[in-house]
Amino acid sequence: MKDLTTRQQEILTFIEHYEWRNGFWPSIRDIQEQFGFASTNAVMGHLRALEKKEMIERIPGQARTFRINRPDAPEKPEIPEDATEVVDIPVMGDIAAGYPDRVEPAGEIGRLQVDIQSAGFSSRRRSFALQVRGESMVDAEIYDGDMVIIEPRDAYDGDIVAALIDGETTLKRYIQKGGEPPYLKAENKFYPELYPVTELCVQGVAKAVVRSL
Amino acid sequence: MKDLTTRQQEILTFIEHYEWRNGFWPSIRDIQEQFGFASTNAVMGHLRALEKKEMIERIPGQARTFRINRPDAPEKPEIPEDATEVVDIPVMGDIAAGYPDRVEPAGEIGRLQVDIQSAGFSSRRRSFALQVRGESMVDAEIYDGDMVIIEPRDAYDGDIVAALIDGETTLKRYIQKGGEPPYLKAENKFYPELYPVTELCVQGVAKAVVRSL
DNA sequence: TGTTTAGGTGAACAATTGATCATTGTCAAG
DNA sequence: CTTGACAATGATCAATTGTTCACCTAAACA
Repeated sequence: MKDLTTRQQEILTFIEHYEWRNGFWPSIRDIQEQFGFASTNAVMGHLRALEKKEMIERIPGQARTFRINRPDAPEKPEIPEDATEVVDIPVMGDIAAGYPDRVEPAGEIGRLQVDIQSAGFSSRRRSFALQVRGESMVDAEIYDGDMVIIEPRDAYDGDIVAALIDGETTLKRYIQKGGEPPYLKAENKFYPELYPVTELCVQGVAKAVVRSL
Repeated sequence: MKDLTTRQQEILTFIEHYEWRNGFWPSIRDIQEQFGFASTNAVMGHLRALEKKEMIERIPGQARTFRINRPDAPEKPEIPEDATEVVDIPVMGDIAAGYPDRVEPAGEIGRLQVDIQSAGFSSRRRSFALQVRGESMVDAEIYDGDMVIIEPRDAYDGDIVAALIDGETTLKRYIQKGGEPPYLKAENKFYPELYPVTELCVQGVAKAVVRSL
């Protein structure tokens, strides 16, 4: 495959992307409009060039009938070949029992799959997701109904943790200033309480928030 | 989703199959020919029925612009064995040029894989993710650095949309009160400006927010 | 200097294609 | 017996869309 000029590459990219977003191919005037050409013939020239370089194929005279020659790419249902590691995360409605129980199906209300690079997860840990109830973390911009992805590990000062308090799992800020015993704190100025850190209290550290709009 | 008649199912299957083989959608006359109809209007009737039953979507007046609503999505071979459907979403750093640019490696900064049930995504749409810059949506609890998952579709009143304003893609609230022309509004009391909705302005509707902690 | 290649304007044309009108017939449900 | 959904004909119209012709500028090249 020959080298493309900058403009040709832009056109090709737009065509691919248009199809990706809309599910069908652009018309020549769609492309013209995108690039602000005053004439459809500007597009035609580029398309002819792309055809000559065997980057695309078209059915002459027919509307929106492109084919893209991707020398490497599979036709379409591309599972990401770049093989980013994916973490499979169960969404727990309630983990009051002390730890997320994978056995009981009732506890799991869904699954999240999150790319590692995007969110910085480690696949070795058994992350899980929690649905937030209540307003105790609004000052950390975490709201009722959000899903929080928890990674079980020891907490450091400043982490947001899932903590078991009075048989209920809640989100709290973990605070530990030099030498002193750690405590937990709600991130809501109307919930000024502090909680001591007891055994098996901290379930894990919050790594991400997911909110459906 | 309602039941389809035999004929409607045949039409739908043909459309799907045609796209699968050719890479683009059939014209109405392609369908007509396939079924040996003497009139294009026979096809039109079936398409209207399929649209009313929400099995397909079309862009009125535009050629070969189908969209198929697959509640079960037979298209992709499932990756996760426990069969929750997963949407593979490219994360775009910047789509200021008007569309996400796949060529520049800087354009795509990662991938998200999100379970459909968890977030209410439809697999038929081509979602993508955007990283939020700025504070224009803080009153909607969307903050600088958050990732917003965008689903390309028409907006309704109250939706949060990704909109192209002055060559930059920004998040805005879409407002349309009965009959009046729609406008866009930043969700920040310090950004009181309103924006008119111009052509090609709205890129899609925000479906979810993801924030790494 | 002439020639090619890339990139573009502007106008006009013609094929493709979707939309619509009027009309016919079948069949099951109320 | 009428109503409504389903299926289809036949003709026509109008919008979308691809194509082409003539012509222009600039850079690269031998």
